[in-house]
Amino acid sequence: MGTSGRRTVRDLRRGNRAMLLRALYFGGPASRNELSAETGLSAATVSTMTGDLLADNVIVEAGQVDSDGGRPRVLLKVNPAFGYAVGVDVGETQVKVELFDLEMNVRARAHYAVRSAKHDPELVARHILTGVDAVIAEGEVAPGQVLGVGVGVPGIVEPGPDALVRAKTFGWEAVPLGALLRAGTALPLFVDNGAKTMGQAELWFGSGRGTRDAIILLVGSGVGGTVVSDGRIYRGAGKAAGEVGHLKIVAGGRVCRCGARGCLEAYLGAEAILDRAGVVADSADEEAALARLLEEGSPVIGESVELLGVGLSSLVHLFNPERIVIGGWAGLMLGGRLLADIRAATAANTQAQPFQPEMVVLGRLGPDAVALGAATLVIEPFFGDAAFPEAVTTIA
Amino acid sequence: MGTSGRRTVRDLRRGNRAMLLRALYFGGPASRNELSAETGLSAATVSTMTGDLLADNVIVEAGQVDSDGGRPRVLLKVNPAFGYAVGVDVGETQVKVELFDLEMNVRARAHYAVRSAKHDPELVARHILTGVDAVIAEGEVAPGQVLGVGVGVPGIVEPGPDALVRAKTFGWEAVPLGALLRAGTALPLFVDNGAKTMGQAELWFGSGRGTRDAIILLVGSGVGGTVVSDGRIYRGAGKAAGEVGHLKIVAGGRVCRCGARGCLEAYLGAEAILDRAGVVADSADEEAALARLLEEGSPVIGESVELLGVGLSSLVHLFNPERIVIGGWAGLMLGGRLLADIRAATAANTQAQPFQPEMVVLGRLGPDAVALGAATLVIEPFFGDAAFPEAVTTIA
DNA sequence: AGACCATAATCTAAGGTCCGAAAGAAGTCA
DNA sequence: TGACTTCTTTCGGACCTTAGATTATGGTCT
Repeated sequence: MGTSGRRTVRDLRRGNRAMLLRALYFGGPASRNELSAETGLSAATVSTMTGDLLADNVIVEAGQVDSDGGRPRVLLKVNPAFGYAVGVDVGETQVKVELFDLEMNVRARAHYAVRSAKHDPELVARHILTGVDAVIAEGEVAPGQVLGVGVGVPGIVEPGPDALVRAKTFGWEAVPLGALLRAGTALPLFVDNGAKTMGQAELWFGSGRGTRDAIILLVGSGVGGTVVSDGRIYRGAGKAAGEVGHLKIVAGGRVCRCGARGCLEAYLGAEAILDRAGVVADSADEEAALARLLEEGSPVIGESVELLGVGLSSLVHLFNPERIVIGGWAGLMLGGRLLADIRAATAANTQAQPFQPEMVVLGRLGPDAVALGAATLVIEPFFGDAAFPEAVTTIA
Repeated sequence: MGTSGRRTVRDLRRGNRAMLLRALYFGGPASRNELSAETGLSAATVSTMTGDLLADNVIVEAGQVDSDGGRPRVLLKVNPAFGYAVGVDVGETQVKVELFDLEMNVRARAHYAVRSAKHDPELVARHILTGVDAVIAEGEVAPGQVLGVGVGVPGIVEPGPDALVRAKTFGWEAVPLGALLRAGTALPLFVDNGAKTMGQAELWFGSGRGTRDAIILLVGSGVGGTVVSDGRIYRGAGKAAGEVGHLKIVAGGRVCRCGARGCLEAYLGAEAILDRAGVVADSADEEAALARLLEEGSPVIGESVELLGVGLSSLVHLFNPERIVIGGWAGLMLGGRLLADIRAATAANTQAQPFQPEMVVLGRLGPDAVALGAATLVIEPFFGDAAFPEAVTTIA
């Protein structure tokens, strides 16, 4: 329909350069020859292009490998020190800031506790900005080396330079987090929903690795998720797609904190499960309380698994993924013991054709991957078709 | 992640050529100058490219338009007689075959009644093949001019040369419709779910026109649908995505004909609505019976609207579309009177941010658009990046 | 050791693509 | 008729990728 698409011959090069970089980043060290085979580009093109990339210091040599009686291959890899990305996790109880190199090794961390009830936007922004400066200092990185800051927040993020955040759990109605941060730093900023950043982390480095169509469910205190389509996060027209927590599973059912009835999140986050079981626990105790419930074999747990199966079934029919990853601390706790039940509950509601039980797996990165995922937002443009070493300034 | 992407400099041209063709096809007649502005290509490129296209007879001149004191614009348009596409609608009661030119004008039709209960695959295939020959003869088109045959069927179609069809309503377990048809014709074949073909028709020519992210719901005897993402039908990993009918809306609810519980289709198609109202009607009478129910103001209708709202709400949160089109004969019947209620029911379950009530609209093509949509499957590759006048032989 | 083989990386010539600028074409207006 | 406007085509140049030849770097065989 539309009229977008490539144009000139230089876009071609940018695209091929990005493709090469992706192959190198996700496929590990490789020789020029292997890259040629893998990308389909001619050896000549790979040679000139890697020459450029080496000159730009984006990639570096990484040893040699003998070949049966021929010239040894020179391995290449992405230069982890080419640049650094800051990832921020704005959570219920704390703001977590981490500095990563391109290989996603942590170089420095900073945490700031937030008193449970109060999530003053100004304060959160100040914590983030302080944290960014702190990790850059601690990591001993020149500011010019930092490629950007990615921030994972709860709720829905409206795209645009203001990055308006709506998060009921924080009492944020339309907080212009992007604008608040922009006032304090010149670094490129990327703000997105924390469930999505975590999903991207699982996609790139965790259980979603290698898939192009996946669903990553994040079950913590609440329920969030990420839909991956064709290797990228599905965002929809207004960038608000993939709100898995508000998939309806019981028409006219329990009231969700979003105000609607019958949402998955009204039944399935730790908060909802405990509430349904009649257990009173504030957010600090949720983990222990849920563990106890699981230990006791509460019938609410069984129901929860059934309901999760219903929700997953809907997702399978709508998205036809090749893998479903269950993450988040509560998801891992449930799934760790009851994965087989979850698979069975899903299968019971799903036609065999698009679904195999083994496609449901647990997340591998643990619940702390939000910051990691946020940092990937910074790096992602490098693997897209954007002009290269020039930094990105949009807030997505 | 993956390693797909453009390669050579000729792909560039193919892509730009396709873009130009899309602009011309969906944007109506346009001058070279306008095309240049619209596509972003330079005037020089547009000129040479349109030269090629004219030489290939893919486009033709379409009159002139004066310009204030300058050389008049020569309008160009896609040549409707460049080729023809056959669209087939395999329905409950009949097999409908139609021949279209590139502008989607019908050149010939053929219908074959199918006795309600019996849907013998061999017979259906024979009807299709006979129909294809008949419309080609009646339309007075040289067989070489026919670009392919698109077929819309109920159920899930497995991609591949056999095009295995699973359709409970027909009692088709794994009917290799592609193979059956391949035996009788050498034309390129495209087999897909009828709700998807109809969705593509609404997307290209109906109420979905101009949108890039939409959901087209088809409510007839059952419920089907199409999810459009970024201008294309969302198909997922195994091409089985978008099965809107099996979205669950009531955990543990009514048994659906698919075997699971609580599917949208267990509540919402004409069949389900009548069943819930306790009305007995066979498929020929459904339309009148549903109209009567609507006339009487049966409470089941109100409940149906509520449940539709719940389902749409899930879809909005998951896909964040910019438009929702309600089609299918039953959908149009309900929506014709109760659109406002449907919008309200959806809004009640949906957060305001991604949803505006006006995004729910009725289909414009009527219930007979399945064949039209099937024919678009044949034409679609021409607007993609596939090599040009060479025909496509895959079954999608 | 030296000749020969195998594999990797680079160089060179050729074929394509798009663009900008300038020229050409086809009207209008005075 | 000549100046002006607008649309379209032509031409030269900058880039990109490819195929094939060439150079680099090691092993193997006699």
